[in-house]
Amino acid sequence: MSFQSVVRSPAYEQVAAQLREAILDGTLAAGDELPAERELCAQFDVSRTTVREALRALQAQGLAISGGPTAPLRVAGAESLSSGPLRDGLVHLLRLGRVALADLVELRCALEAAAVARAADAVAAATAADPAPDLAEAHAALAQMRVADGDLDGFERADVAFHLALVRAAGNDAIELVMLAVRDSIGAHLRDALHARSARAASAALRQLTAEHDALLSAIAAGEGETAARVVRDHVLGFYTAAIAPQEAAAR
Amino acid sequence: MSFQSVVRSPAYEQVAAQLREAILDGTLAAGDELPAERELCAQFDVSRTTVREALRALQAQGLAISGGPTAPLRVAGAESLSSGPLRDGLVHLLRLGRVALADLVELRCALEAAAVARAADAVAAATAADPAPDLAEAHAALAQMRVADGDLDGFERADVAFHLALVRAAGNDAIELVMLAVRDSIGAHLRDALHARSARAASAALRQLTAEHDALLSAIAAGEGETAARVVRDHVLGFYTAAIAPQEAAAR
DNA sequence: GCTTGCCTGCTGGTCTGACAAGCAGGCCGC
DNA sequence: GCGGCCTGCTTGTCAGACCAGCAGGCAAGC
Repeated sequence: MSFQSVVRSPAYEQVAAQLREAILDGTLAAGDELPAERELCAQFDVSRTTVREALRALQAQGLAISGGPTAPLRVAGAESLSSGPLRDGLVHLLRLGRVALADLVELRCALEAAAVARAADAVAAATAADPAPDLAEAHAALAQMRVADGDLDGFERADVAFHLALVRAAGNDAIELVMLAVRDSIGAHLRDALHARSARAASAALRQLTAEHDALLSAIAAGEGETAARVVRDHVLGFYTAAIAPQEAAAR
Repeated sequence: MSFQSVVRSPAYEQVAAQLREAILDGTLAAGDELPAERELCAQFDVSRTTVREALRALQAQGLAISGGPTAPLRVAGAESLSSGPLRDGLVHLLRLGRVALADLVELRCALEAAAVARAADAVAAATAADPAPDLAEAHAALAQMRVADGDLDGFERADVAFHLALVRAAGNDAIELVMLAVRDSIGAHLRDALHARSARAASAALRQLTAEHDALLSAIAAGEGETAARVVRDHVLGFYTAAIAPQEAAAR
């Protein structure tokens, strides 16, 4: 015989749960404004304090987003769900797990290799009914990299855009989401590594990186998944071992 | 000339941000109790309302967890972060239809393939100074699977333990953390797929799954990274296409 | 006509002070 | 030693109030 421990859930949690359910099952459609706080107080028969705490929870989960200083909260659509708090959650997880940079880089390799392989395969298997993924974004980013000679910030923006475009081209939202979070977590290290170099060395490094990007995009456009995966692996890992790892070692 | 739009952030958000930062950079260690609400009021010089809203946000993000009805919040560790709100976030995404289950499965394939490949490589490259990863956990889980004939719940527990042991053997914390979150959110679907089968069919399926696990573990123990990656890919993807995809199609 | 300014009514954001319920610790009488 | 009680903390909740900001209507002035 075993008794179950009594479960006590605070009122704000119950309010949040009901609202959450309404959002998830579509009773409250994306973009809709939630009822005003005082209105919710009346409907749930609780005080405004309670309602507000529930709303803060929903907001933190990304199910509702602020509609401005004096406007009611709006129901979030799926897009803001993946871009905002969920991504933050992954970043927090990685930060809180005190994950080593090398592990993050390896994860990024695995993700990006899978993404470009899938993108390339999609190109190879494209038909009229199922067109190839759009690589225009990636091409544009690559072009920006070429003209960003010496402009580290501009190059970095283009680099981010390039890799993001590739992952997006793979069409896997889950991989894209994790990829974004990983990049966020690695981002600061990458920046430091680039900025730490002399202008001349940096310029040479940028040219090499651009060349690698070029080869990668060509492989994808040609539908060569295996090649693309190998190139991106070498690219990411190469940059890490060449630029970041020595710095880390020196920092110790 | 371009002016930047004025950014106004509410007090509760600033409070939350500061607490979040303190948690993430370790100033507040996992398991610690946060200061009492009234204490925080004094430190931030805001009212209790504001503090409480900030705490609700942190709680919803999983960075702090309730320490009981009358106890202060406690700082969450990485493990509770991945199992709780992050998983919920992924589930919400699935429910809102933004991320297809197939995408998550593909992500899992990529992660797990990378992990087992690395584990196998570590086995192959093992030396006295750098011993091979410990596969005992995985062996134990596999043994449990063999004896769990027909016991779906037991099998599932063993399955989770097995895959988790493999990822852990790879020694990459980043992959492990993301893997946990992904598996948790796929978990429910896996369970449904297994339980939906008749006892006889399930028993056959379990035997096949066990055999696949066996082959996988052998490949890792033999240090054959490529083989292991291929096997795990087929294993995960195979189960999905065989068991889950048809159900999804039928549900529409 | 159009603009400008004001006024009103709504919103969220914040504060204050209060109370109940529950837990932990000490203290006391037995 | 042990049950019972009392005190002081905590969170959870409430009611009521105020401010700042936005939107809309409306009237005065060009």
